[in-house]
Amino acid sequence: MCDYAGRVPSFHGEDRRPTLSDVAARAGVSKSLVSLVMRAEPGASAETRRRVQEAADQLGYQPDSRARLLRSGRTRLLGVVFGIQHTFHADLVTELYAAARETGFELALSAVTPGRDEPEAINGLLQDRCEALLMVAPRSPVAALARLAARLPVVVLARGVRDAAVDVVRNADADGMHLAVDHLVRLGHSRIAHIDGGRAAGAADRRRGYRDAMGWNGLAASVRIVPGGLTEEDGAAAARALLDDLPTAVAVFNDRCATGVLDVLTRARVEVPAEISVIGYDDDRLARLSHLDLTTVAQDTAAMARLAVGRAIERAEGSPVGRRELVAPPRLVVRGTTGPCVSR
Amino acid sequence: MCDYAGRVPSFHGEDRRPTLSDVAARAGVSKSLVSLVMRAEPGASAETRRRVQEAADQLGYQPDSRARLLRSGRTRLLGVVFGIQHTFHADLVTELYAAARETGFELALSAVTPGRDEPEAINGLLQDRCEALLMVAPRSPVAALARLAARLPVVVLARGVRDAAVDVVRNADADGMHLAVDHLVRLGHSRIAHIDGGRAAGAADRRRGYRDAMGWNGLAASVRIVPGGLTEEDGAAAARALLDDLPTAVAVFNDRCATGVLDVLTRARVEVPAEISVIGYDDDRLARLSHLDLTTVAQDTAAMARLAVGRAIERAEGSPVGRRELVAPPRLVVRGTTGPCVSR
DNA sequence: CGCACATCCTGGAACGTTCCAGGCATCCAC
DNA sequence: GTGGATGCCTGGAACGTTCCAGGATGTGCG
Repeated sequence: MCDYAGRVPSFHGEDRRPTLSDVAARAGVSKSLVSLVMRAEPGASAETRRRVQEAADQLGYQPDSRARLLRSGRTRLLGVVFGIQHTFHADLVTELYAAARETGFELALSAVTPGRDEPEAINGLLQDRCEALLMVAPRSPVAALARLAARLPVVVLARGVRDAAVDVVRNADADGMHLAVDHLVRLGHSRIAHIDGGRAAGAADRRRGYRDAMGWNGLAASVRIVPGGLTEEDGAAAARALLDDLPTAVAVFNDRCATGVLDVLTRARVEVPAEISVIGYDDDRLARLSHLDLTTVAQDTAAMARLAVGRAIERAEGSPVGRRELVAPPRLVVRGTTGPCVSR
Repeated sequence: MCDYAGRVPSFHGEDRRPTLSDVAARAGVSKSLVSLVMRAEPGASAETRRRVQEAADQLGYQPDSRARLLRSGRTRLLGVVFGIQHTFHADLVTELYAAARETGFELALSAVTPGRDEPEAINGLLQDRCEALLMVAPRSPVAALARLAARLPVVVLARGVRDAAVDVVRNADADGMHLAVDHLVRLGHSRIAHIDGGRAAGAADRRRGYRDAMGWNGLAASVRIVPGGLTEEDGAAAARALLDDLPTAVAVFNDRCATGVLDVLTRARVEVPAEISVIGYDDDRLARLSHLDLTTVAQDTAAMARLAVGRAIERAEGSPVGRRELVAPPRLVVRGTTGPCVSR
């Protein structure tokens, strides 16, 4: 009755953590019943449920996910591969957690870092017997992704992959860049440059969107594409290249890159948006910083996360699913770095 | 002999992944032997070892970590709690992966996001039966950390915690800020302000370091502390507050915050470092961006990661350990945002 | 030749769960 | 009263590993 004190686990190695049997013994019921109660399944009276719960609390019982999952044959685990250095990936992961919240599935994160490549990140998750893989803008070649998809459901986020076996959740990159250009045109700009993303995921589509939109607006002759990339560094370099012959507006591959552009411009005493308008892409949390106040094209990360998690679970459960590729519409977010063209 | 083709797992739900027994059957040996071979333990002849390996490869066998760990009683898992929105945390996690590489321990990441608080992040790791917890600049009160440390070894990074039960790996924040101030004084500055980190981890120590260093340099009368924080936003706000009465130099709580400061300054046409010197803290990858070129005080993340992982493992194995608190020395990194004082 | 001692291997019992088949009351309808 | 539900509970067999106690062989040495 008052033997509680001694049971608080304190010497880590020594006394092992309490198990179902311990709780069962203390509550005077069977393991199976405790199991029921812990999972909130029907089949126990309110009174016993309370007693069991109490015993569990007193012992500080925590179910062992390994045993649990081993037995049930399912891990209810979704593996997430992402680049820990990318703020936009972080934003997506944040939303993935939110989306997974009420689904009964947990997320297992595996980061790609400068010293830990994608195959390595994936391998860890395979050993954990994840039921599906969510990959944020993976770099692996299509063939590798396809091979992986033969083992378990693979959902790729923020990158297009033309393979029948892998699901894709992305935003309409071309449309988004179209929005950006249209916005600039409406503001009176015609000399609109594009700093691109090189071989990054989505870069090709955004480049195409830029070209199309320019053509659509009768500005095909003014197309100007400057090689960029996906980091601040890349943006800064591109902006420096632009300084000699400034356009009146520039649509940048993504927000990180745009940050680099902005920085070089302000240092060079080029007024934004008075002399030049800048628009980014992603609506990365960077863009939202009030001091940057970057106009951008938002990817609906929340919606994409929901779609991706939903799709991954459907596949894991073997439910019939619809279209292999889910495309979220992008949305223009006007902030302070774009303004009317004051032609020189 | 040629029954290989059919065994490539393809319909996810249908045929379960191969187990030890499958491999054993195919190689014509016992499960136990396969187990030995997979773990590269002695006790099998070179020839059988080869045969088993071959069978495993053909089946695409991957050990099931759940079962493995359940049985062995150990998870060889180190839980990592970190803020996914913080670039510096990402830098540390990157190093943690590197440090864990050859230890036989794996990292289990659990992110803190705006919608997922620390207790929740911790809980996930507890269910995974991690053998120790690495917490990057946790916000939890000391009491909560102490309670946690009663259950399993806890190593806190980048924050001081005065509790006998939790290990701490941090850099000497006060010394680091001392270095920063000394550097500025050497450059001829005397009107040196400090934009602080409020209640953030390490902020109190850095504030103290600033005060001490000012006193030490005979500048006690010039002490000027401006409330800041740990984000770009906070830095921008602090910088705006400073504009009316600019000091000749400012030592900022961290690099993220310094980024905000720099941005506001350049926009206000204040030349850095000609009119004002700015120094950050952390040597976050932000600071290294060439276009920012921020002078800063580097925390030796690689060393801290090694120490933290080492300490966590020692505790998990129950080896005797030395001092509870490990302090890494900070290092001044001079880049482009600090320069000689041109007093007005 | 017999005995100890490697070396290579096997069988079966754990680990902490979940799941299934069933047991024992109690209750209701006929 | 009897038969069948229904509600609450139990015991024991999985799950895929590792670990331990041993069983074969072969080898060296007195």
